[in-house]
Amino acid sequence: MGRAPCCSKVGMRKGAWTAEEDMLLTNYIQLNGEGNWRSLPMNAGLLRCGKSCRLRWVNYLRPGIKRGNFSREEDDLIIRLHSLLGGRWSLIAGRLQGRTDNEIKNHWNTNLLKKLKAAGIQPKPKKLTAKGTKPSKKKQEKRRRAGKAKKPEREMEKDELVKKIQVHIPKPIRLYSLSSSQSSFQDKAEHNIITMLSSEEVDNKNKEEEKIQEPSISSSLSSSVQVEEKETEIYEKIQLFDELLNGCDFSTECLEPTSCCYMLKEVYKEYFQLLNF
DNA sequence: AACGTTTCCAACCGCCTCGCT
DNA sequence: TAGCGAGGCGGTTGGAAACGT
Repeated sequence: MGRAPCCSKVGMRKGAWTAEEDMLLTNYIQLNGEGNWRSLPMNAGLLRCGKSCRLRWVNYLRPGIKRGNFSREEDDLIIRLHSLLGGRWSLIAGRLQGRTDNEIKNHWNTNLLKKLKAAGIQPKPKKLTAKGTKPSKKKQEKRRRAGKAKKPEREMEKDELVKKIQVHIPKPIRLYSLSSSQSSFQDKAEHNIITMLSSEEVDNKNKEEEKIQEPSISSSLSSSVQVEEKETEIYEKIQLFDELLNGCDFSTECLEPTSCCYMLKEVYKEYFQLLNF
């Protein structure tokens, strides 16, 4: 028994949105703002699931969405961020103004993956989490019947990828209390980052640290094991980060807010602020 | 022109997390 | 503290368009 669906699917429209539906949704959100997605369809006069409305708004109708081809700089940034964050599309999207996670994800799967493979670079395999959905047998059967000649080959390729190392990056929102025994690691990591920050930034960082309370000591054994695993992961990330920034001296060019190095540095700063908890 | 195959992307699905009670 | 609902996320699918034969 799974959980109840987000809404009653009975009588709900599915598939492509019509211009009229788009207009209804846009008008409603402009008047009432985002949120209350569950009740929104009824209030807006739409025969759609609330989730579907949210998705349509976020990925397509929301103002400021940039459409069309990705620039070289955007591609480059996506590749770098993906190697750093993995398939955290929403986080990656947060660094690309006007691009949605769905768009970036599609772009990655259809274009960038091919480019990387053509260049002989084996990108990180997709992680297979408990969350990841497996196609139902019914759907798999349908696919097979569709007669996609190359499909089995592709699926085998995908399986191969999945079998390889799976790197699980901790979600930034998941906070772990670091025990005193972890301080050496933290110091090492901090050193790594601090060497990349300007003196002014280090000052700011120290001020922020003063505000942060002493971390509580983790009592359960399982959580300390978890933390250890996270340490390893994070340490690997730091090494990767160093590699990514290899040759970057953070001189004037790299401190431009639009530069990839700068953005990556910002991502890492955020990451360490979270770790400091 | 007709048909089969591949590509692309909007939309869907199922699970997870968070906040509230 | 457990249970529940809403919102959010990431993987997958469906089908239209593009391409090849």
